[in-house]
Amino acid sequence: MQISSRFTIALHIFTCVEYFKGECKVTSDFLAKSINTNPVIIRRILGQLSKAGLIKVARGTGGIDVTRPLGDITFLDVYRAVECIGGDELFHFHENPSPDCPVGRNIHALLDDKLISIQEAMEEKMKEYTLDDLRREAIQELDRQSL
Amino acid sequence: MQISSRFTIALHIFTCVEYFKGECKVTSDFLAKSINTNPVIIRRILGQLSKAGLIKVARGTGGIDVTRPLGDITFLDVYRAVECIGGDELFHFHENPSPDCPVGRNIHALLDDKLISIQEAMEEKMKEYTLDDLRREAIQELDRQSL
DNA sequence: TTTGTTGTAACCATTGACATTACATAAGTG
DNA sequence: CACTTATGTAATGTCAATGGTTACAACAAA
Repeated sequence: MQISSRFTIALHIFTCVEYFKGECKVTSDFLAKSINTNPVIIRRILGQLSKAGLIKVARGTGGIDVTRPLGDITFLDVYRAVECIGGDELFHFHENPSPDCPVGRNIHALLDDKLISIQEAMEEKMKEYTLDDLRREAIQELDRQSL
Repeated sequence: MQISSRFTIALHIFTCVEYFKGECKVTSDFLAKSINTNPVIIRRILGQLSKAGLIKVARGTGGIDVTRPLGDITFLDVYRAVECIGGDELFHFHENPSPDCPVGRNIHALLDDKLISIQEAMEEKMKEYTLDDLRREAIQELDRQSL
């Protein structure tokens, strides 16, 4: 399976919030148009980001505030906020291998450390990118285009 | 989403094939009991592994042969064989961000290189483990237990 | 020819993703 | 206080993938 589009949508949201800061109010409707989906989809993801403590959403009036310095929020923080699955396990292990078979009895112990290290390799790389990288590159590229 | 259990099942299959080699015939029924699932599930995965050229399955008579030296088959080979979806892309990007929005127009270009490097980090780690590691550790651990 | 096994088709149930409508709730503003 | 604008969330629907199950034709060896 693939990692759901909630992750790229969340990154898209943060990019919009920063890029349009001061220029226009970034609402779930505005974001839905940019991302090309339904406002409710956006609100649900905003809810996940709020619950994770990454943003504060103004009810009634609208508008999104990021709670931490952008350089302190990594892609992994965003991933964990929106992709909260099966207890953080990337790999779905087949449940209940047979305890009557020597291999079945030991397959978990044999594989677990390897699967964890693979997941960690992915997560470590996710930690290398922050929302500030994204903001900086977005502004740089869009400035270049508007020349 | 999680990576499907086909991956851990496939690794379980290879471990059984090696561990029971010479001792008993490893059929889809035998494997289904060890893995605790249905023989058809096993046959479907065997089909994917065959199509990827990793094994040969004897029709009629039963039995599985690995086509390459175990040290030459990495976890990534197995992963690619059974988890071949969405054009090898780990991340599902939201389709059709708005071309009318400066962010929507550029979000793909901004994120793609980062997403690819994250996926590569995972795949590089997967390459570090081979089926021979698995075989060796399985035999070592089971020998220890039978003392 | 009989037996054991694989390859597949045809279903079914469950789950998660994403979409959509509807509406109560919460700010601000005139 | 009403009005306007947004958010939060429930309810519902569609679709695809996973995993399970039964059934049976094709195949190989004794």
